[in-house]
Order: sequence, then C-alpha cells, then structure tokens
Amino acid sequence: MTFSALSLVRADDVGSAAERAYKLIRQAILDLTFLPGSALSETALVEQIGVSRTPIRQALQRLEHEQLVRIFPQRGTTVAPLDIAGFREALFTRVALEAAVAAEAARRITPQQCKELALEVQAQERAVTQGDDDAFFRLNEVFHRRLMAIAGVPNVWSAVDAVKVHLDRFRAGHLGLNERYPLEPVVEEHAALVETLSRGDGSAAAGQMRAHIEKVAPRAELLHAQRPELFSWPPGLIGPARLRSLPNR
Amino acid sequence: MTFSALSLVRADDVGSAAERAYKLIRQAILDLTFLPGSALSETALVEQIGVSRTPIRQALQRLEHEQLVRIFPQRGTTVAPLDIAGFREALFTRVALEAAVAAEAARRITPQQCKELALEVQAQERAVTQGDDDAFFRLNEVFHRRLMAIAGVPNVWSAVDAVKVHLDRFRAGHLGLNERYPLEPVVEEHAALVETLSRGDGSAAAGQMRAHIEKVAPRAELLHAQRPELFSWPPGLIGPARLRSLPNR
DNA sequence: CGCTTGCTACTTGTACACAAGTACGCTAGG
DNA sequence: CCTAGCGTACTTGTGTACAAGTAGCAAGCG
Repeated sequence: MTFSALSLVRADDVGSAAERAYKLIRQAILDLTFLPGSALSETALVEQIGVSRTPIRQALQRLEHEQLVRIFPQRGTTVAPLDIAGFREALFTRVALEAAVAAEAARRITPQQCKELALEVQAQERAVTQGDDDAFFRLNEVFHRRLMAIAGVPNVWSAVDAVKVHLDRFRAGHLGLNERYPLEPVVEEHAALVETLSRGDGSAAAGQMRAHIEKVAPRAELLHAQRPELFSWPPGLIGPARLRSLPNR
Repeated sequence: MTFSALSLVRADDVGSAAERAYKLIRQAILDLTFLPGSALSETALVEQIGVSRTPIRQALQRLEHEQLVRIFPQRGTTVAPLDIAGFREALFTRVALEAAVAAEAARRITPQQCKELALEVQAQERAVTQGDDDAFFRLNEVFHRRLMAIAGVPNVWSAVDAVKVHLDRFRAGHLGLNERYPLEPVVEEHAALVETLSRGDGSAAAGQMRAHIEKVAPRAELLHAQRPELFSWPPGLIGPARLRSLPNR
C-alpha cells in the first residue's frame, strides 16, 4: 500500500534536480500548460519548481536542443511555436525509421516473439475497450520499441523519440479540442502488422507500418485551421523580437 | 591573406564559451586525442581550454546526450569506448533516413537541380584527384544535405548528424592506421545516383543510396580486429568502476 | 597475514554573485 | 502632441564557493 504511493512520489522526486526540472518543463510544454510563443523566465521557473537556476538552465538547454524552446542570448527564452514544416519532417523521419525497422523485424522475428507481440496487441485492445487512453499510449510505445528490439536495433528508439515530440505536440493540441481520435483502428493495424511479420514479408510490413504512422498526417492542417494562434509568434511581432511582455499569451 | 588566418581563428574563437568548449572536446574525442575509455577531468579541461567549469559542464552534458562521453555522478566522466553494436545501429539509422530521402528526392527533383548536383559531383572529383581528402568530406556532406533539401526535408540532416558521429569515429580510427580509403568509387556512386534521380526512379535511387552508405559496414569489424583496445574499458575493470586512475590509458 | 574501518583527496551536483547585454518606459525637448 | 534620448529593470552567460558522495589507501585490529 505504501508502495503505490511511493511510486507516485518517485515521478517528481527521482533523479537529479536538473532531470526533474527537465521533465516538468517538457511535460508542461507538451500539454500546453506553457503555450507556444510564450516567454519562459528562468527566475520564474526557479520559484515554480523549487531548484536553483543551474539545473533550470541545464533543462532549458536540453529542450532547446530538441527544438521545444528557443533561447535568445541576453534577451529571453520562449516556447517554440508549433510548426507544420517541422511536423512533416518529424513524420518523414519516423516513417523512414519505423518502416525500415518493420522490414528488418520481419526477417528476424521468431515464432515465440510473434506470440508475445500478439499478447501485447490483446492488452492494447483491453485498454481501448476500457477507455484508458493513457494506458494505450504507453502500450503503443512499448509495442513500437519491441519491434526495434526484435530488429536488433533497440537504440533506434532514441532517434524516433527525438522527433516524436513534434508529433505528440499536435496530439496534445487536439486533446484541448475534445476531439477523440478513434483508437480501435490503430489496434487493428497492429494486429495486421503482427500477422504480416509472422509471414516474414518484409516489404509488406514496411508498407503497413508506413501507412500506420502516416495516418496522423492530417492532424497538422486540421489543428492549424482550428488553433492558428499556436503556430506563430504572438501578434505584432515577427520572429524573436519583444520577448519581455509575453507572460501567458 | 588575413582572411584565411581569420577564418582559422574563428574556429576557436566564435560563439559562447560553452560552444567553444563543446567543439574542442568533441574534436579531441573524434580524432582520438582523448582515447576511448580514458577519464575526463572537469578541472583539467578548465585548465586546457581556459574557461570556467560551467561551460565545460554544459559541453560534457551535450556530449553525454550524443553518447560520446559517459558521466557517472560523484565518480567521474569518461570517453565512451567504441562500440560495434552502436556502429551498426547508427548505420541502420542513416541508411533508413537517406534511402527515404533519395526516394523522395527522385520524385521532386527538377532538371535545374539535376544540373547543380552534377556540378557538385565534378567538384568532388577535383578534390579527390587533388588528394584533398578534407575538402572531399566537406563536399560529400554538402551533397547529402542538398539531397535532403531537394526532398523537402532539410532538417532530417540533424537526425543523421546525431548518429553520424558514431560512424565517423571509426573512420578516425582507421586514419591512425594510415589505411587510406579509396574515394574514387564514392564519387562514381554519387554520379550514378544523380543519373538515377534525373530519371525519377525513386526505388532505384533508394537502393543505390543504401548500397552507397552501407559500404562502410566492414570498417567496424576491421577496426575491432586491429585496435581492440579502443572498444573496451581499460583492462582490469568491468563497466564503470575505477574511474580515478585512467589518465591517458 | 587478512580484514575492517576511517581518513583524505578527488569527483560531480547545486546555489549564488556578478558580468554583459537588451528592451521598455519615462522624461525632457522640440 | 510627437520624438529622441537615457535610465532602469530585466534577460542570459560566466565564474566560483560550497555540498554531497565515492574511490583508494593506510593504519589498526583480530
């Protein structure tokens, strides 16, 4: 009983101060607590998170490296606006990598691994029928990582993860609109993919994976049409000027 | 005449202290000035580079993120050993991305762009016949980046660059052995690729790109056979223990 | 002789003070 | 009323002192 409480505490307590600051700020950007285009004050973050400027700065520099924030020396730091071109490039990258993974996995997969994947798909189905979206997204990630392990390239996930944030930001934008994305087809595509993998058909598996991932493509233009303010710097300024007065947009 | 000297100075003088420290340490790791497995002392780097610990630490954390160093809290920092598995995964990633780029470029390329690529290949040929390897490697990088621009995904290069260091480290290891890698076939493959792109044959271009990049694959085992000490932690220790006494291996 | 225990010197992590530079607003002048 | 100029308050970048923790060695004990 104390265990579950402990594991909840861990999420905000484990790791160095810099690690905690990184995860907190990153999550706040992804779920739109910090709106795209708004200014991020290091001193304000110090008060909100309760650590010194040093770990805050480490976190912000990691976030700048993955292009979630922009740091303008001696001027300020802002949350990067959503960007359709960036979305398309991230999607291109993820499709290329995961399609290649699927092809290689089809060549290497064993019957035992096929059974394990089928079990995972069943777990995904349960999560969807129970309406537990968060559980499904976790299982979805596990599934895609498992394919990389089967293909013998587990660390390719880090390359996917680096671009995946720019896809997930669009999903978060849709969540704010209360538009649920139907998850049942996703599970069906997973099941079909496992079946293809079990036949060892690499090119078919690659094609299915490509189509599977590219289904999120329309999200970019949809969200841009519905919430254009997330895609540009606040009105009245072009580019990196006027960083002082952007408290919350 | 002062210009070329200036441009040489720039490499060590431009950018923030953290940026300079990052580039210097990175270069020293890539050209084996800092040997794989050896310890990196922050205070020693402070004296060698001439900046404070803060930018040194920023640089080391960037290097840890791209897996060139490993930081063990309260214990020490070491240069990451070469790793065949990492090489294979980096190669897989680069092949997947660049093959997809080649396929997309074949669909989008214009006749004008074909001519420009042909001119670039001629410049590469000149560099090779003049024996200017450094110039060729710069032109080679420009060529691959240009293909991404043509395919409409210029920022995919950053994803390639992130894994490319783990391929380049093996090239640096070979340089120490004075084994020159023949560059003429590389230029010929570039020329053949441009010809295929001009025909708009996407799948053929992807296949050529795949073969083109995978030619470096044998380097991993070759270097491992000739310089195994670059691939493991110094003798007498397994894993991350005993960081104190590893001055230069 | 082998083992334990404590000390010392080193590591990285964090906090804070200061330096360099920028934007905004006020004020004085036209 | 408008505009130019300056000062203030803010930003990030850097240096440095201190805190927390680890490895290695040496001395003392069994």
